[in-house]
Amino acid sequence: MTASRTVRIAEVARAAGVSTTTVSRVLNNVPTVDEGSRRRVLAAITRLHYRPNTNAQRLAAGRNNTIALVIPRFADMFRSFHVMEMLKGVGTAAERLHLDLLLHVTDGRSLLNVGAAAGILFADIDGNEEQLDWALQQGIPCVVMYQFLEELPVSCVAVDNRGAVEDVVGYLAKLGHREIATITGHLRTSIGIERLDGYVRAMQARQLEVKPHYVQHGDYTRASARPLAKELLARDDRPTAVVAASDDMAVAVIEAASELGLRVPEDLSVVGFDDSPIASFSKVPLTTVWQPMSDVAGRSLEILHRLLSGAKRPVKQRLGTRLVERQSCRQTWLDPS
Amino acid sequence: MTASRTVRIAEVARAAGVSTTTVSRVLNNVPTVDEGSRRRVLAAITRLHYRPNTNAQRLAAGRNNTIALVIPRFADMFRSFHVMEMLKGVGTAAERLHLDLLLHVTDGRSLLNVGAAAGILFADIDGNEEQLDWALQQGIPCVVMYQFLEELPVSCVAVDNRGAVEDVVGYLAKLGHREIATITGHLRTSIGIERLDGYVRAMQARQLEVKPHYVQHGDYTRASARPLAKELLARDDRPTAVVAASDDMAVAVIEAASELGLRVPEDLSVVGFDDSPIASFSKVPLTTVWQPMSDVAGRSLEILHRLLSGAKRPVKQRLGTRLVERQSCRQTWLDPS
DNA sequence: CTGAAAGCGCTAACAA
DNA sequence: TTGTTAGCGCTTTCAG
Repeated sequence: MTASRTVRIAEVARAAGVSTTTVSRVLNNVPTVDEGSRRRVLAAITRLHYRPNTNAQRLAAGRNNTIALVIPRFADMFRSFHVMEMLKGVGTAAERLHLDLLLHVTDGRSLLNVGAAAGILFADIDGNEEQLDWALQQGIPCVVMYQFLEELPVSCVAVDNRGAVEDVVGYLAKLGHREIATITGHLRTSIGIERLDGYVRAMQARQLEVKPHYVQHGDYTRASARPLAKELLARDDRPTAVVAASDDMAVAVIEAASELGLRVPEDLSVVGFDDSPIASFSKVPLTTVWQPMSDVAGRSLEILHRLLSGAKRPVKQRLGTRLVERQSCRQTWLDPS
Repeated sequence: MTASRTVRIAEVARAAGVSTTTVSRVLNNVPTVDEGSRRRVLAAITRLHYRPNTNAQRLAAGRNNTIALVIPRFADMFRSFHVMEMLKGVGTAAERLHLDLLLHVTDGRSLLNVGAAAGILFADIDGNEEQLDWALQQGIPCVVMYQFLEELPVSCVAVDNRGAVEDVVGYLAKLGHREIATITGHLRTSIGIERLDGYVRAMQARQLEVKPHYVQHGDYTRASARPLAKELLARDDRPTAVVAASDDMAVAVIEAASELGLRVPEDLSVVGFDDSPIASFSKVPLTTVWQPMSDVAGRSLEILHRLLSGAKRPVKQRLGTRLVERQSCRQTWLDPS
């Protein structure tokens, strides 16, 4: 346990009675090494507590397997309960692909210092557009997660928000609902737009009328949805079902309904989005949309890996969601009990 | 936007009409550089999209500011809603201290590959003991977060669990409660032990009797607490207040109470721990303990930074908590309404 | 204020 | 199967 100065490969070589090359070979699992030498090298490494200098290794070998993972410091849409899933996804993939992950928690304003990284993984690009532009400009391989960037020549892996909401509307329609309203997310985010678009498409596909007041513009937060829901539900021509673009807003709808004396799901069906903890813990367990957070992350890292290996064409993908049925929806033709 | 081969410092030097040394000086903000040269170098860098090779820089300069952040893949006690806070803390500190964070999401079994890292930050050591032992053995500077390791000669920054629960019991006592029970967390975790210890101490300090059935052994989960709460509350000599070692378990207590016809807080006061989203969204908004997740993380990184700079003595700290009053507790002398 | 030259610790031909 | 010998791209004395 003494404060040992750094051990270098030469010392290991000397201790094992071989050349540094052989030590290097052992280190890199080159098969053509005598079993005896290998054992002596390994022994010396252990005894001396030798740890190769990664920077020297990388410099000499000319490789750089480091990826910067950029996470916005003030995660808005990017709910904290999704972060662990995301980390699990990239973490697992990184291990498998032998990639190092450099963590960057950024406020989006400071310029990105991705010195050591050969590529960048953006976890939610909202507010980080400049950094993305810069990286693209520099020719650094990038992949954006959870956001589908139609125009930009950049790879991205997103959730099929449109399809998800279409499923939701289809589900409600099957339960007999025709008066279906929605509370949207931020319409400055592609996610918000896609979810609204999915709603409109699904309604039109079923010849269901989208009355003007059926589309309320929220921003994902409970606070934003509260008054909107109140207003929506207070009307005579109130909907029988509401699709919210987030679980938080869905909860707000349930609260508003409750205050107006409406029961969920007897008098009103509500669907959320996210499958957040709130969804299962809310007074009325929420029917909502589960997203493949972990898969998006893993897939993204794979694409980035391919980009690093020379692939040039950006790849854009969407992954499917799953409707999680709980207890906030109900068939219209049942007697309220 | 052509596929440009890597630009090296020599090319920048040539383009700017200076030596590589001068370019290096500009890169490293060495003040003794002619303003004209500096500008031309900067211009060349921009024009050529030059990005210095970090590995070469580090090798030549002999420094390594990389820290491995080790996060268990299957976070148990380490609830996902705390992860973002933790990341914020270490991320911010890393930026300030000019440290690179290498992310390692591990299952604890595979050996840690911290090649590039000069130090290690463990986020919750449960299940990673072997990795910690190994690192200590290697003489790699380590800091453990959220866990107070009494015996091991390793730095750690934890939450003052004992004090937190003492505060909780004090709070309940002030509300007039004398029959106070607790549902503990895993007693194989130091956190679980400390919270229980805090409860026992606080009770004894107030001459309050700790009846045998007042201490129920849970494991932080809702499922574990459910039957315990049921049993505890079904007795004739049931407590008037319950301190749970997690919000999940506190919610279980409320559910159990509800099933037994007991109202919270009228007939039973309940306190949780964590200040999780569940706490505020639960049917009865939960009075609970907020923890300085972000501060612990930031502080830990600072200590590690000091260790890297030569400090030898391990540092052990505890940070204070805050009781968040919501609506799950009540004075005993009020009429139930 | 600037440049020449000597490494940083390791890997990878190339020979042996 | 092994060792010799050049570098990898940058920083840093040291002399100008």
